[in-house]
Amino acid sequence: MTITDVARAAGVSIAVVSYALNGRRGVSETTRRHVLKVAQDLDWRPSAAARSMRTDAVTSVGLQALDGTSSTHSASAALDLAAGLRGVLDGVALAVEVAADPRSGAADLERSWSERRHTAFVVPDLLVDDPRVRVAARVGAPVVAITPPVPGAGGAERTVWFDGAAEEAVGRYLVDLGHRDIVLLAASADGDVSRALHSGLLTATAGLVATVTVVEASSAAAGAAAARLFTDEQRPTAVVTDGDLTALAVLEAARHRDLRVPWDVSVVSGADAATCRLVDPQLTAVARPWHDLAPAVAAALQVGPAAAPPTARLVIRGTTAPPPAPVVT
Amino acid sequence: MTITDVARAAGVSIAVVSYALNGRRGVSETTRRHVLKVAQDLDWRPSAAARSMRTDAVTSVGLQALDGTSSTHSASAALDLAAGLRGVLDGVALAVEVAADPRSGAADLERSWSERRHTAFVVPDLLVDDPRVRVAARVGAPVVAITPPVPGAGGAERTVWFDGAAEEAVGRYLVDLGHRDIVLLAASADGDVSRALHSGLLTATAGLVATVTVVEASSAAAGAAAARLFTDEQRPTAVVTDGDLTALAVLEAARHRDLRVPWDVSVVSGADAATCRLVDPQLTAVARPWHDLAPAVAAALQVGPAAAPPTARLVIRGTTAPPPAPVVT
DNA sequence: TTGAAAGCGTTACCAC
DNA sequence: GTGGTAACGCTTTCAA
Repeated sequence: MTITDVARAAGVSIAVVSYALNGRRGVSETTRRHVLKVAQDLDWRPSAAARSMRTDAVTSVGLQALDGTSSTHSASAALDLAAGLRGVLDGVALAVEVAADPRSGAADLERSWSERRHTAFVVPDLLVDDPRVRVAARVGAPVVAITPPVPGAGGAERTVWFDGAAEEAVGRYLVDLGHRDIVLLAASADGDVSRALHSGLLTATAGLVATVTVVEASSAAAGAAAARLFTDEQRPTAVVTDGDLTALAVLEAARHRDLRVPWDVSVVSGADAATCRLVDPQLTAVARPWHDLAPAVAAALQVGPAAAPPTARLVIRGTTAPPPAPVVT
Repeated sequence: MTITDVARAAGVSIAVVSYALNGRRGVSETTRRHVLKVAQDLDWRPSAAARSMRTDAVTSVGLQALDGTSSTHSASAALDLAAGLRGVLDGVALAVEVAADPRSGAADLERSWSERRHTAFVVPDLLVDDPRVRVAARVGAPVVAITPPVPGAGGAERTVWFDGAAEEAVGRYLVDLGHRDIVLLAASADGDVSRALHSGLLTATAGLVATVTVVEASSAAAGAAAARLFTDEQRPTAVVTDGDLTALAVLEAARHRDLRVPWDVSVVSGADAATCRLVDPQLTAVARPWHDLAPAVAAALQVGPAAAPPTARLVIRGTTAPPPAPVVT
């Protein structure tokens, strides 16, 4: 079923069919309707390959998902964003490509690009100075990076992130409750979420007598790391994590140490997920609607109208409370 | 950078370049080496689009992931399989496409196929009588379905699933412990995992005085459903779920009812995940190495050597024990 | 308003 | 062994 078949069936030339289907002017309304009907009856669809050989418009975007064990929310976030894009991208195909880590992801991106598989890329889970962005810049591939704005410029031409300052809100909220000793437990300290949280915490505590400590531990080691935190002489009164898994680990570690959450220690999950609502007490978390980031990404890809990014917000549930009163001696 | 550039640079015709690069015979070894070197120097890569216009070999396979809220393990399982495939597929591109549900997935598949985006498809999260398989059969697209073998034939020509009988092992294990009243709490009763677990439980309890009940509840409603189970006069002594999220919900419901796991009730998660190891007690679960399914899938796609599917196994942790002794009156 | 024809980058057939 | 060259299905320019 090719354009030639349609042209023959409609009794016109292939040029007319092409015009009619791409909404170009130069075809009579009658002919256009006729052609459209014939095409529909034959249920013809233009070959993506043939089309992309002639045109250099954006016809297919590649979204790179990281499969690394580092950030567990990563995969679901990428898929969530992909689902959102699917609804927004019209006539543009979306392919999710899975990479093990940013480095091999960069190689994959270069390959995809040089084989003309995609005309643009979306890269989430950005590291500072991410190799994928560097490679894309080198070969000239359009890239939209999903990352909080990084002061030193990430190298990406186009960057999309949530509006508002949920991460600062986390800090402010904890500070307002009275917390002054906060630990950020992150699976990866230079992940996007960790960086955003860290700077948010620093902003909120600026000018106060307070400490913000970053502890890095893979999600497998998060339990042990949390346990260690709680055995310290001076244990933090609040723990913020960069993902739901790590938060869960903190919850279990606390339970193990007979610390009651939220009275003895507050816990905030840096990423909201179904698990956050399934544990008891339910986890206070930062909800990031990756799905709704899609319009802004489409705009950045120049395949959609300008769109404001959605807002990430702090969802206060049951794991946060004022710190325990200091023991008076 | 096209084949023409390479030909010019190497001082040969494009036909020779094509032959040399595709390992065809009919080129002298000297020429082949020379061409290969030039191509490498120019770092030329064949255009996937141009290539696929001429050849109808499998060059790109589409893996459909379901984004539905129904099964949460789904997304990560699909991504895990994708990661495995990426390592196994050589010279064949892999694109994950996200669909909201099997029905819209079927539409997407038809579209992808008719636009010649992919030459074969991999479909996980199969339902009985899945629309995606029906559509693929209708249009003639090669499909590999990831599903336990279904007696009435799923309609898919090619089917891949785990070896062994982990699901039966679940049933046998519970029966051996003494359980006779088992509930299968599933987010979706006709999901692949649920079906496998159900038939496994039935097989294990065959010929015994035992009841196996299936309760369907979305993961959001799983908590409520589990709570209901536990208030019943005759509550089950073991609950098997089709996913880690549901299992987590059951654990919380039990805790809420002051039922101690595993002494008062046993819980088995039908899918293993990081969360299963993070809760206390750790969840007994069925571990399915989706990643290792890749070679078998590649074989089914006829892009790799025959491969035996990996084994799913029951990982016994802390949420299973003999049922409580009946109260003697 | 329509049609013929020239590419786009490959592969593969057929001469040389 | 090697070099022309005709497809593949589409878009787009240029004439009619």
